[in-house]
Amino acid sequence: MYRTHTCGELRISHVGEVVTLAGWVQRIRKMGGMTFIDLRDRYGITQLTIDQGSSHELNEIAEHLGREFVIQITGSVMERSSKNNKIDTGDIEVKLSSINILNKSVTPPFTIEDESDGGEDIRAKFRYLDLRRNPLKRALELRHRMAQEVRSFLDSQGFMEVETPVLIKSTPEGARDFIVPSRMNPGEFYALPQSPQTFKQLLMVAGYDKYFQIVRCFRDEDLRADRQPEFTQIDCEMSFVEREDILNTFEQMSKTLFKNVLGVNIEGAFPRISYKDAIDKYGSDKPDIRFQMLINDITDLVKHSNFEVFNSADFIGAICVEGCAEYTRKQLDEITAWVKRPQVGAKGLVYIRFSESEIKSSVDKFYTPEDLKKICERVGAKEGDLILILSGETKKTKEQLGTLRIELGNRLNLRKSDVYAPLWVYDFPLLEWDQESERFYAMHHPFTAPKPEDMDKFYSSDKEQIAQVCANAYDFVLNGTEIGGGSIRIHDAEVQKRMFSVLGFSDQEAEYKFGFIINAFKYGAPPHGGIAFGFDRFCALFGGQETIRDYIAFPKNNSGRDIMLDAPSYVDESQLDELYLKSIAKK
RNA sequence: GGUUUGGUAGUUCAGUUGGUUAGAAUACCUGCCUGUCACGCAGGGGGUCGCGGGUUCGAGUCCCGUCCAGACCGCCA
Repeated sequence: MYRTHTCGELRISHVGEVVTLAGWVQRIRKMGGMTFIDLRDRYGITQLTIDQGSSHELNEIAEHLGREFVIQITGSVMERSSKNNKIDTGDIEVKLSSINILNKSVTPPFTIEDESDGGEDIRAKFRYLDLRRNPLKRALELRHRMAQEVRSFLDSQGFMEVETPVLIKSTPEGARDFIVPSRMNPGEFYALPQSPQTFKQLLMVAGYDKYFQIVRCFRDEDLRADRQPEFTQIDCEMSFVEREDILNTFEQMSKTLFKNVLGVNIEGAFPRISYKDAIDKYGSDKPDIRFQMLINDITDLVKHSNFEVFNSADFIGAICVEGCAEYTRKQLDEITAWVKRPQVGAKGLVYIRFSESEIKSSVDKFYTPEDLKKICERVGAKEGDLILILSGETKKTKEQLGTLRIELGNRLNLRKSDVYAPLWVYDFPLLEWDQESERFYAMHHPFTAPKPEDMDKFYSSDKEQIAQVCANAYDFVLNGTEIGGGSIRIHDAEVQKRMFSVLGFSDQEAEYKFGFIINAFKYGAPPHGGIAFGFDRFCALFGGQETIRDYIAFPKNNSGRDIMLDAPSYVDESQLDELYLKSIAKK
């Protein structure tokens, strides 16, 4: 037996017991005649002591211990004369009778402490050492807890977990696929799933009316702090349901997670907002509703003057920044420069300071105090508030205001990570027109059902009409992050065919790429719908972080590389040859 | 593909208008220390200033190129 207890287990009640522990040496403090060793494992830290009364042999071994050595010790539990209330085991210590070095360690490249001295890069390279640190351990524990709660909740609701294949067929719609060459089928390729979308729908056809899976998905697109090429979804599908059934079920699931994992009670139903309202008021389809600062349309109020910038704009919008009328010229210039960066892309920024004594703006030349007053009223400004105005093309300007709103929310600390504001966004457009390829793309995916009331438009030959079709789709948004998305699906073979035709596929193309699902729909497909949650993001937000990397045991870096493995890598020519890929062999 | 920030000791960073032997903290090593828990004290070792080129009497510092890392935009049905 390697150990009788863990390093986080011993308490004052164990005093007098002889115990055996195993773990890593966190730190050694030599006091001359006395030595303290902090022994660490997954569960905590226990202090070990050696003094002059201990054997010469013990002192000799302790002399050569280093950080991160793996040792096994035996000793008796003693009450400490000076207690440490910072750790759970702080009332006791173990007076050693023997030490067994199980394995030595070279000096680690960074300190294994809560606040490590290591930077991102070095910690990524030695991920297995980074994972010894408490912050990462807690993140993975949270993830484990979340997964357990999800499984337990969905199981209690009658959902059944079914595994779907990882080697599947490439579908050209949506994100770029990772592809895998097939040795047994020369020149042909599998793709890794971007989501198990078609499989879960086929499971509905098969009659498994409540399915879920915590499943790895793959997308060959550029990374972000909250985007990895392989990521995990909580993928769900239900039959014989309407939107309402799905929203209710997964609102319950979210509330259960909040309660059981965080101890947070979310009262009442989650707010719901239409896509259109989200764009109009928040300039985003994933609004952060932890703070106000809504976008106001002031186009009609400012179009009359000879201020050419506004006159030539399709849309002029304003946000009211509470209590910031005293911003200096320097601060305003800085914000102006910020919105003019290419990432935001605004041409300029107009401000109005609504201070006690006066209303002052950067466009005083063009507008009377009465004009400005009207704007202040429109945006609901009080004395002491600052109003910021952007103008230009309608959708772009709203999005820019949305970006600015989030930035100001960050700067003014209105986006507190321990405040949770979940909501549903619904009624997305079904399709987006792409100028370049001159065709429609599905905004969600091509299996999303149009809303029943828009069926006529969906079958219209007029592009304008088709563009207005609403999807029976919905997103779950938490604190300005899209966590989940889903829809009621098409379950009728004819409607599905129409969808592919609208997307510009010929019958033959549709048959080649998606024939299996159109066929399946001919054999009694039930009405169905579902949702998928980004599990990594869900965990990160529950942990109060923006980046998902710490919630994935072995993540990839910004360039899609695994720094630790140094993957991807070149392979032997013989491997390529087997796959009929020799022509691309390199170096 | 683009914008932007950074790359100096094992690690995290400082390094002035371009000027003597490139510093600090921490980690590491040695010695002292019987109640520490970020122990303390004294001493020591440790540098291809990412890489290549250029300007200059002289480059960590300026210029060009390149590589790597982070954030963002495009992209992500």
